[in-house]
Formats: sequence, structure tokens, C-alpha cells
Amino acid sequence: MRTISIGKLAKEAGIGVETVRFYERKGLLDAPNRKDSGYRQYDDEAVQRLRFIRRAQQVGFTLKEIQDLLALRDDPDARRADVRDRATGKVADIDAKVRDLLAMRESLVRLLTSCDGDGPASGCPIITALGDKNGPKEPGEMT
Amino acid sequence: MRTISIGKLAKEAGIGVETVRFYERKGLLDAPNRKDSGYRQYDDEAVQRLRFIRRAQQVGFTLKEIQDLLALRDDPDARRADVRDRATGKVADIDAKVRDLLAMRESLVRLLTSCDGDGPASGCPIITALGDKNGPKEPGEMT
DNA sequence: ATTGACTCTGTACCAAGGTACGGGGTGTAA
DNA sequence: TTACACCCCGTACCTTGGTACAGAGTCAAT
Repeated sequence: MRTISIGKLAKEAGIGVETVRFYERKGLLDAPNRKDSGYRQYDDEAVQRLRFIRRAQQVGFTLKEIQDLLALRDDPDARRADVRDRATGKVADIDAKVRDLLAMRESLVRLLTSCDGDGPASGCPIITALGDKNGPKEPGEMT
Repeated sequence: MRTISIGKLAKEAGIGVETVRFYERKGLLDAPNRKDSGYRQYDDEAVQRLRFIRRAQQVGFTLKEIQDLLALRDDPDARRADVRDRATGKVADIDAKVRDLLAMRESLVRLLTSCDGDGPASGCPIITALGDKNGPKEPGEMT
């Protein structure tokens, strides 16, 4: 089995050397064997593990959550339902964030429609609405 | 004109005392007059300003951007079009974030449909897809 | 043998938006 | 006057995911 240096590992995983050491400190990557010189020696497992981390990040998991996922992967007693739960929870997280963002967007668009862009900024409806006691969200609208 | 202490100001604006001082350090809030004792003295202007900051945060502006908005508000040469530009830019930022989140969501849902939840986690399609060389996004699907 | 690229450790730093704390002084009301 | 809440300043700390040194040692090719 080939062994590779941290530099090669980083290159194959598409991340930086410092990041590999950072993941080791964080416990996402096991401390590898060392050569007599103290140089870290990795195998292809480590490449896979780093790729896993990268993919999981891409779908929205935090490093802490990824640590859990890796633990599930490596735990013979863990059930697939556990993995599913993480994924469905993450979908819920994403949905919540999207809802928040869309609410912000709504407010902003409403503000934009109130300002034609002419005149000094000081009297701009956007500015005055933000400074308003009741905020930019048309207050007593639902009474 | 009434003057209020930092504690009253914070309470009226719905934030913490430490946060008020933090905003002052950051340049979002002018350094106020002081009593002989060194105590900060605020007026209602400051309450309005803090409320502005809070509203602007709610619609997604960062503190740095809010600083710019406040500068526009207080600059007699600034045009409403400048304010509009910030708001439309922020809408674009939000749209980009939403797109990213929805792409993640898509990937996750695709993974979820591939796993029925039975069996050990080690062979879970979600896990294996994340560890896959090609990532969780069905690679050669669009050839 | 020497050069240049690589690796080691430990620590500090970045963004963003605060929060907490220590050791002091002040304001006010009973 | 004594108690207690409030305020001062400076600094450190928190989260998340890294990045950037410095100073030393190592590896591989020429």
C-alpha cells in the first residue's frame, strides 16, 4: 500500500496542507503514522476521508456534524436511520434559512418599490422606513 | 431635551449595553457627550440610530453596510439612487445565498431518496455517495 | 555537498458580531 | 451612610473554518 505525504494528500483532496493539520487538530482526521523524521504518512483511506468531508460540506454540514457522520460511518452499531436523521435535519435547517432569507427579501423588495430613486438620500423612503419606530414591515396591517 | 444613560439607551433599543459600546468602537454610533463623571449621555437621536441599525440587520445588511447606509443618510449630497443600489445589491446577495441553499437541499433530498433507512450505517447510500470520488451529485448523468 | 522544496511545531491572526470580566468609580434612595 | 445598581476602561473570549507565520529540520535531485 502506498503512503503519501501531507502535501500529496492535500493536493489529492483539493485542500491546503494547513487545513489537513487543522482537521487533525479538530479530530476529523486521525493522527497518522509518522516516519522517523516525524513526517506524517497517509494512505488512500485518508484521501477518501477528506473527500467525504469536502462533499459533506458542499451539502451544508458543519465540521462538527461531519465528525458525527464519520463516527456513524465507522460505528458498526449505527443504523442507516441515524444517517437519514442527520440528512433530514439538515434539510430542515436549510429550509429555515431559506425562509429567513426570503422574508428579508420580501421586506427589501417592499422597500424598493417605495423609493423611485430621485432626490436626496436623507428623505429616501427606504432610509426613513428603516429608522421608523415600527420597522420596515408595515406594522398595523394585520389588525 | 432629555438625556439618557447607556443602560436606558440599550433597553430602549432592545440591545445590550456592551453592544452599544461595541457599536461606538466600530464607528456605527458617534461618541456621545459625557457627564463630568465620564458617563455617556445619549439623546433620542441615538435611540433612532440604534433602531435603524437593528432594522437594517433584520433585512440582511452587515454592520459595515449599515455604516455606509447611515453615511448616505447623513450626507446631503447622497442620492436616493445610492440607497436603492445598496438595497438591490442586497437582494442579489440574498438570491445568491438562496440559490446555494436550494442546490444543497436538492443534493440532500436526492441522497435521502436513495436510502431506505434499513441496515447498518456503514453501507448507507448517503454515506457511500458522500465518500465517492465523484461526490453526491450523480456524475455522468448529463452526457 | 548543496540547493530548493517540503515538513515539523506552536502560535497568532482573519471575518462578524458580539459577550464577559476584572477592578475600579458613581448615583441614588432609604 | 451604606447598600446596590449602574457606569467606566481595557482586554480577553466566543463561534466557524480556516490561513499565516517563524524557526527549525528533512528529502531528493544535481
